[in-house]
Amino acid sequence: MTSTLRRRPAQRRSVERVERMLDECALLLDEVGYEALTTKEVARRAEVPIGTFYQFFHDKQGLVRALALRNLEAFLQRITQRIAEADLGHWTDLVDLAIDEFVDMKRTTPGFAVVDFGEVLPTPGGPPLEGTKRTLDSALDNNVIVADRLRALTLALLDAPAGPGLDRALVVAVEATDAVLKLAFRADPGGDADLIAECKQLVRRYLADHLP
Amino acid sequence: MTSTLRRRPAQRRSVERVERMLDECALLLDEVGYEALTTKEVARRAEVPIGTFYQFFHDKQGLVRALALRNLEAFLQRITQRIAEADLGHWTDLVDLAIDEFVDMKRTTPGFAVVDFGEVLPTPGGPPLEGTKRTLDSALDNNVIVADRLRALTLALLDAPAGPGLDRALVVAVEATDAVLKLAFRADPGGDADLIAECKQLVRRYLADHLP
DNA sequence: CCTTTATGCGAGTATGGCTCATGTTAACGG
DNA sequence: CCGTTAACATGAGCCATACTCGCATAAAGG
Repeated sequence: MTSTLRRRPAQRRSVERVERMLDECALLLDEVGYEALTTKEVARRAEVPIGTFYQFFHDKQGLVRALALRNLEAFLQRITQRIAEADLGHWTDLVDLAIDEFVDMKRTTPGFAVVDFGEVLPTPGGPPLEGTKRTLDSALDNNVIVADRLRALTLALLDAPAGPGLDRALVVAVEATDAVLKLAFRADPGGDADLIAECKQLVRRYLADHLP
Repeated sequence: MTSTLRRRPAQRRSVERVERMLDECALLLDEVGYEALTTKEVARRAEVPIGTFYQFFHDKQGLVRALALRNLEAFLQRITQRIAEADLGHWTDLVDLAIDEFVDMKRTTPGFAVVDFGEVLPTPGGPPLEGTKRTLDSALDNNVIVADRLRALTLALLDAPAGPGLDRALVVAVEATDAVLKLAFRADPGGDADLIAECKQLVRRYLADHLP
């Protein structure tokens, strides 16, 4: 499996350049959207020659995937951080916390409203082969990674044993959350408060089948 | 508001041509995905000169939007049909029916697995203007139309008065359903059965707050 | 039959993704 | 300190694609 990056930036300057490219990519996504974003413009704004751009990123999608990955890591970082600070009594608090943090990133992190953890790109490079049945964990969908992390956090919170369907349920919950929050931000750039509340309710009801 | 079509096909031949272009678009989407789909190839396969293509469709996105609209109409058609045939006792039956029909279209209708009702396209033509708060019904998201139609059907089924939050809840439900089913088809080209079941469960639990 | 108006057409333009030949810097051995 | 070699940097240019525009053709109307 090829990494998201074509070449890993070794020297300090390279790291900064990659970072700058991701930053500009994020800003441009907010400004013009994915389709209208051009690699030339990203390179120009980041003050990186186009040739260098392609030393680090496979292609335009690779750029966005890398940004999505950075977003994912930032999100997980923030969540673990906040959980450590204010420890919660009930698993529903964790739901609220995760959603609140997600919403906050939608508002404050450039580009996050457009790509969050990726998965915007419609079938990257052809359709899935016929007869291919990927298991859930082999599907390297970033939302699955989020679900996985949340499962670990949940199990740490309540030391009850995991019901068998928990992991599947969490993947479903994360996917649904993602969709409803996207809706909330489509309806209102600041995030429709009512829809955010509904989102929490949706997840709580559903997960109540699998958690005490 | 400009229609999805640049010019409405008047004569019989034109109607057939537009239909053929949509058909080929659907097939191509299954074969190569959205990004790799080219307007030239669609025109070539549909045996329509490229100039004519652009008489009917604004651009590549317009083509896909038109297909999504056709999918939407087909779906609503099928649903109302099937409801008329086997009339159901409980609103949960309607949930099942709608999801089953959606799944069936994913399996049988070309291109449906890729675009279904649209909304794949990341920010079509720039970001939403700052401070713009569209109401839910003015957001012409196709899923909202689905939700609207389902609300009418639900209210016809049980003549109970609509709770105030019902329409919002249905939009949320449809959005979540869409996401989880996309997941189900990402995990398995034929649609992961367990995930489909979970999807129904998710919606039932959530809507139980708003329906008897 | 001629005028006017709508429709059909595809060569051509603009632009964007991406490469590759060449120049530049670093790494290392003697 | 120099020479050799390998890694990295660069941007002019290549190719493909979305989309246009002026002319050809057909239909409508008188």
